Amino acid sequence: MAKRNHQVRKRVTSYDVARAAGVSQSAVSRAFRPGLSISDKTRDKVMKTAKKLGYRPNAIARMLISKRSGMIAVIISSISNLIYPELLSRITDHLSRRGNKVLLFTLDTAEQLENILDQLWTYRVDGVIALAAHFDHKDIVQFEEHDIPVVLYNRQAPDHPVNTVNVDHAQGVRQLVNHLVKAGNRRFLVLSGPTQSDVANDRREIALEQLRNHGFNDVPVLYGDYSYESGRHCFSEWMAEHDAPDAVICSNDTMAIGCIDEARVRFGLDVPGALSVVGFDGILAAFWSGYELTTVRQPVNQMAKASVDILMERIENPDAPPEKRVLVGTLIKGKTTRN
Amino acid sequence: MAKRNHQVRKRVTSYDVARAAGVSQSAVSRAFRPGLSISDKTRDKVMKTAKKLGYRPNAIARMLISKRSGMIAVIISSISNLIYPELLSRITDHLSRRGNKVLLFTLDTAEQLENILDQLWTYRVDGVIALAAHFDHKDIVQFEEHDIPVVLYNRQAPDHPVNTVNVDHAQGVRQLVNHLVKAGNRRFLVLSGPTQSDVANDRREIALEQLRNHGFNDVPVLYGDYSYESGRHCFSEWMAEHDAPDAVICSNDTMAIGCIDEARVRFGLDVPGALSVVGFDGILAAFWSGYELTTVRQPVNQMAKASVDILMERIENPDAPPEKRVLVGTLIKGKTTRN
DNA sequence: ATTTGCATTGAAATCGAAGTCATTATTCAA
DNA sequence: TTGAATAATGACTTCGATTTCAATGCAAAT
Repeated sequence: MAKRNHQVRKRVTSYDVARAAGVSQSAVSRAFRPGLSISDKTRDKVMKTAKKLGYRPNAIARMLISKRSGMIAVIISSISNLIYPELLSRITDHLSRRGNKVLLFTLDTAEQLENILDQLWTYRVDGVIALAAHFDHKDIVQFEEHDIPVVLYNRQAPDHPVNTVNVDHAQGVRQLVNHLVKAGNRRFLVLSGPTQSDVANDRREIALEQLRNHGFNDVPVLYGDYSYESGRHCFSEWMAEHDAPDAVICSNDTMAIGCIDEARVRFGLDVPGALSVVGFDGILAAFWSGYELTTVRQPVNQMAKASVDILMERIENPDAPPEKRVLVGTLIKGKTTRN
Repeated sequence: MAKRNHQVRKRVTSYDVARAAGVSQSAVSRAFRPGLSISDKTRDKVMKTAKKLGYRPNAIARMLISKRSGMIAVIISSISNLIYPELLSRITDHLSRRGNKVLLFTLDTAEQLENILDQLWTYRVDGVIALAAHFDHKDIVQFEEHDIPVVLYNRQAPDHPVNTVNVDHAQGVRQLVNHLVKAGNRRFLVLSGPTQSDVANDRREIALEQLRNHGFNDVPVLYGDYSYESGRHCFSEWMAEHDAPDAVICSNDTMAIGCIDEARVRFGLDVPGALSVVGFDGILAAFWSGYELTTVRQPVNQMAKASVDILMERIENPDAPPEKRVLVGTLIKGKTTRN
């Protein structure tokens, strides 16, 4: 009974409004789209009856006819990197400010990506912002074939014509290295993110290069997976066989914090007295007074805005050439390094 | 030129496939929906030509005719509470496992909610999971009117017939209090979340009640906003005028961590030697070896799954009565309290 | 060989708005 | 007052699938 009632309840459509207001369905449509040719009188009449009947335009129907879904897919990797939540929030904000909806996809493994891409084609999203690592050439090409604009966040793709927004890893890492060298550190250790990650590779290689520029060759490297635990484990792995280094350069803040905790809690090392640690990203926890990490802060909000701006531009004008935008981060001289 | 090319490129529709395969458009549709009456021969033929032409069913068109969008709105408050990212990830996971898409809405202020709700009606989502605080009676009623099932996460609504999934705050808080009392703490301080938050009010009042049960009356309360900074500020505010308490009971982990940092860094207090601090939620950072917070861990994954299960059930069967599910958390005896 | 029953199939209606086009109303200048 | 130009309006088509319904084919049963 109640069930029937439920099923029977009909949504109010533009035809219902039209009939009640004594105008055509077209008039109702025009009343709701700004800038179309309609008299104030008619619009008022329509709006009034629409409100009375509780009419809401059906976005699905609009999508179908107008070939614009107003939906942007945001693809995000697992949450182990704490910069993502902040970023996601900013991006969502900028997108909705411009009248877009966010279709969220999270993925942990690469296999899932195929699956997600398949859904993207059927859901006809207007564009994609990818915060995920597992994108390769093949994937990018698919987007081109489907005419769906993409912006890759913090992913270099030097050889592909695709939109990217990056923090200036090179500049940031060099500043960190310089800061450490100037403070007199001599024995370095690099904790890198996974080799599948472009960003990790970038940050690691630039660090090593800049260290060489200062005359420090053959700096040892250990590999983690960006997680807190991997920061801890890498450090204790190192300590099992070696003396403590002067300074540890980590690919991100989360690993750096793991490293600091391990050094302090397990090995009783004073940071920064006995050991300096630097990270990268500027996650919220990096600023906690228990750490006050020396790091480079990604200008998250500007980068989020840039991603959205670029994407919108490509959606408006699909033939604009791809853009690779780079924003510089801010060196934060915290209390995990000496001066 | 390229532009024209772009505009002209037509998407492949079911008609195109039908023509190429020499069958009717209906047959193409049936080939792609499982369980419909179609011969293996025809299905194979359709699938083969579909693949050849690169056909993907248009989900928008399907939504329009079938009155199911397959989209679930997830409404989430600002990211200051670090349990949200984890939760969001789990919920998204469970939803997509069941073939649903996630439309993400983030909100900071209450005004935005009106706006968001408006969008929900036009986008015809199948259901809503609300992780946000700013829901009141009026909002809940609107969902009923629009026949959209909702699940509220960690929000009591004792007097409203609405689906909720809650961690057992009462049980968790009592365990924390008992733990503190048994360890010999006598002078308590409660750091509450904002009074607009049901959860905060709940946790605070239960803590106070349980303290009274142990004979501790008139325990002082300070109010923060769930953020790390508010944890710090509340504690130093207290210290400005009073002696340090034995134990601080915080409404969530983030405030607890702020409180600990402030106590250790600014006031040089040993935690747990001189001061015990407990939180609630079990965020990832609570387990960091720099803290090892004593807290109650929300069974995030089960709660996420429960939310999704309940929502799906209401979507299938809109007249099922509302369900209020409560899951118990796990007491984590960390190193921020004595035994 | 004919009938019955069931699985396939295609034609056509449908979902709800937007956009095209032809028609009517209005405004302003001559 | 008339005509030209412009604005407002409604009828109809369209988007791309699902779904209903009637028609067809085929196999088993008589």
